[in-house]
Amino acid sequence: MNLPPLVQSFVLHFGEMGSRWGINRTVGQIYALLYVSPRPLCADDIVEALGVSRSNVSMGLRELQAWNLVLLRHIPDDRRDHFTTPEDVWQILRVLAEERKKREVDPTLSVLRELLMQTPTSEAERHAQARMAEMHGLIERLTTWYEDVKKLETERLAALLALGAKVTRLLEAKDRVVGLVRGRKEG
Amino acid sequence: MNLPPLVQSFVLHFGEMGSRWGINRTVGQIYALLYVSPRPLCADDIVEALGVSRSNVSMGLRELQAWNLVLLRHIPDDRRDHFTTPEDVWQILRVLAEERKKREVDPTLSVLRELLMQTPTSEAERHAQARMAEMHGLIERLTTWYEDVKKLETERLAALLALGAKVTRLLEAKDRVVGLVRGRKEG
DNA sequence: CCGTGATTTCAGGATTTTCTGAAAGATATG
DNA sequence: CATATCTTTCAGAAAATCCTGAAATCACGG
Repeated sequence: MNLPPLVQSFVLHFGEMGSRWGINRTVGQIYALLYVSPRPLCADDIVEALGVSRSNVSMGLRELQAWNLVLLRHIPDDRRDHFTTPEDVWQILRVLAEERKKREVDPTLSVLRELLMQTPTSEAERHAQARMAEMHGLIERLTTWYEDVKKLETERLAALLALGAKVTRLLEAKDRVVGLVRGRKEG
Repeated sequence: MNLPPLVQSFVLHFGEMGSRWGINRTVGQIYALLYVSPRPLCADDIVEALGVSRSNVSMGLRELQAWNLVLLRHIPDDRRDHFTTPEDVWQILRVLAEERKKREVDPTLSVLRELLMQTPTSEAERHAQARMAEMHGLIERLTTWYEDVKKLETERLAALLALGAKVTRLLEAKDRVVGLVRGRKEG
């Protein structure tokens, strides 16, 4: 590996974090490299930069494409495929959220649904099912919130984030206003 | 493994999902078992229920405790340690978010900070640093939002979730009101 | 349809992670 | 403090994952 020190540190870090993020070292490194690269790279550029085998890069790129985290680009007058990451970090965030949900949450949600359909045949099962119902309820709340929020344009999403917990104040204000109006009408 | 079918399906599913969630099969199964169990279990109960070695259970419990996902309980007149999961699923959600942030986000944030302190010595490094700054900015926004929101009591948090993207309407309403008031004062 | 270069597949070797049994370490009790 | 009971540690076996090089496949220009 022969990269500018800053880039190298970044790439190595992503490689190390890979296992915690559910991807392997090479995949993490490829992603990091593409993320900071000023132009799309072809597979051989990556082999060169990271010092791993060509086939490993091929598999890594395949996985990252499955994650929608890298995009195929064609460079005029070059037969080789080139790859980049989406430019916009917000876009990357969306993709990441979507894919993780798909892989880490949806399967559990569907298993829970299925198990909740069944009729318990003992006290133990009845209790277990009640616990599963709680979990299911929570996950469903979270996912509907997510489905809702992900439709927002980036600007609105950013505004919402910036607001943070202050939204609750807004909520209280709303309640007061609504209460006031009701009061007037009814009183 | 000899468990009621409903429980068994749940436990096996958690075992399978384990690898996607960054824990191993046994840890996933132990968690699932404790989650649906109506009373705290001791290590040998778990060995019995899951059919894995005593030492494996010991290590699994240790890991789950490090995650704050299982709690040690003492049963009167029993020397053995017993274990449960937190009752409240919201509490579990909080713990999970906190721990994942600590493991999966914080290290990257600190590496990014460090790399952003350095002075780039080439155009390549300058560009890489700019990209890192974007990533850093996004992560920081997300984490401050998170720090903010995690302080909310469960009830408020639930209200916020239920509101979903509708908050933006509230935001718009607020903007209008503020605009109106300003308009009056200034016009 | 041949040749060239790019890419993917895949079997098996290397590495990492998980799991086990045996032994050592705790801790309460008489 | 000896014993019985419960827990943890740890070295190595077992399993899973990752990575490579060789071969196969693909895609395009001539």
